Amino acid sequence: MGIEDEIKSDLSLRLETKTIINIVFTSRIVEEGLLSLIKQYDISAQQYNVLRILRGQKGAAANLSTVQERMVDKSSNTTRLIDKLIKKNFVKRQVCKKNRRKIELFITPEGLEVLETLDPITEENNKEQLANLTKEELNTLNTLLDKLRN
Amino acid sequence: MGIEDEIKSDLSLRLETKTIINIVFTSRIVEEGLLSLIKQYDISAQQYNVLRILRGQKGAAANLSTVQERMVDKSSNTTRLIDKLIKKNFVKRQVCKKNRRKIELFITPEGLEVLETLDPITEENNKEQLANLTKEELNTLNTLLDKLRN
DNA sequence: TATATACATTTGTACCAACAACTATTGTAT
DNA sequence: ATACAATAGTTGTTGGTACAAATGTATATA
Repeated sequence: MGIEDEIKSDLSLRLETKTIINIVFTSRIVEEGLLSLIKQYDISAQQYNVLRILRGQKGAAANLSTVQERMVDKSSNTTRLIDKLIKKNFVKRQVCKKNRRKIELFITPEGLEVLETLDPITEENNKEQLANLTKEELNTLNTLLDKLRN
Repeated sequence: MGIEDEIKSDLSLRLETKTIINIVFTSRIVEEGLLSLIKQYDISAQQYNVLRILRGQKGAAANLSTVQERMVDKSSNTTRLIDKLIKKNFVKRQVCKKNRRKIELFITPEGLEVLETLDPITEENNKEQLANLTKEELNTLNTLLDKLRN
């Protein structure tokens, strides 16, 4: 089913409009799939995103502003988001000694553990969601999306 | 810049994981562009979505549940969303005479007017956002996204 | 060394979203 | 007719998001 049937549009859309809607619509479906998985572990999409960013640091500290920049959803409330993760003992926060305005963030062993539990589950989910596309098509899709943004 | 540089991932991601992140990440960028435009008219993304759905009815009534189904973000609070649009006089709501459990929704002339004001602006925005891709590439992208979902 | 300016994060507030519980109406089976 | 279930929407509550203002720290300038 093409996007026009999917959203039941009676109007014929411009190619550009159609594409924009298609990207956003598809994104939502993909997100919902992932969300339903991680929600079982009491983690929101944004919290999951932060945990993955911190893991990506491989032990190095991440400043709050760095985390914020790298987030898919650039929430203006990273402080309170981190508060929740600290309460769950998934993240450690400390003031930077070199510059006390800055905050250093680390993922805890418990945080790493929950990500490691989720890894195979989310990867399986991602695979399933993209099962209709061949490796070549996935590469093409990535290339097109990269090109779109640059 | 590929998605891995964009999100500064130090880990090499599976093709599937990379693709999922790429879709969601690209969607967010596209959404932000549109949002900044319509916000100037005091309309949220969801409200804009509802208005477009109602316009798509071409004068026919839409039930609340129909609107909900067709929304990109299936918010559970369509009632209150519609309340806001009614306050702005962009939407009319009435109880269905055949089945008084149902609600009939219509876009008002004022609602149509604001959409017509926004049409050229958002279309221009969409064009700009997709300027890096050729018509052929846009078609490929749409085909791939459609295929992904089905 | 004051004072201003920039930076990094936090807090206040108001609005929005998610989920469940609730109300009202209609359909169906006895 | 009555009771029960299904449908359609609304409301309550809790927590998240967005924007602005405030706090605390560092740096530049006079």
